[in-house]
Amino acid sequence: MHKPTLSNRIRVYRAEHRLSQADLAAAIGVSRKTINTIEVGRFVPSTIIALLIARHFEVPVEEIFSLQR
Amino acid sequence: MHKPTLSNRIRVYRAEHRLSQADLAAAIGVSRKTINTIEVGRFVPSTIIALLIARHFEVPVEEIFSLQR
DNA sequence: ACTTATTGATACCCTAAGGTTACATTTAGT
DNA sequence: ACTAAATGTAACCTTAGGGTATCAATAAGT
Repeated sequence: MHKPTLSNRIRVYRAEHRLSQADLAAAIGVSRKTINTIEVGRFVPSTIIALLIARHFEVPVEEIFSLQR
Repeated sequence: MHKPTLSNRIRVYRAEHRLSQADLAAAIGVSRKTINTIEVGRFVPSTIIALLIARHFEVPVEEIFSLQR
């Protein structure tokens, strides 16, 4: 049983919405570091943060976060 | 900035699928404790685990996990 | 009533997440 | 070229998540 990793399309959605990492962070109430580390794939976010990001872009969580392998 | 909490409908879906907590845990490769603590709302799961649970029941993450307030 | 399955909760341990701050680098605007 | 904005990292700290193991309490079957 090997654990899957997580990929994300935050950067794509940020670009579409013309938001900086800091903008998005402020919009959902987390630190810029949190957005950055999630976006570059260093940390796996909590479900609450995933829902906040998805809701902000008005898309399902699965549209932004995907399980790998 | 008040942080939202998380509610879930894991129990409902487990019941529909006639799965025990242990069954679901085994099916997605986590411990029973993990399912139990998430289900009773004590812990907020990682996005990976939320995706695994949603995928197992073939529903969107938002169908199982909801932000509160 | 008895037995088994299931659930809730605990203690313990270890690692990851997320916050603050700071700094270097890269990108964009002028 | 210069300046300002945006990004990537890092150190440091605190808390939460998730694992194993265990036990009590409840639910379900017989």
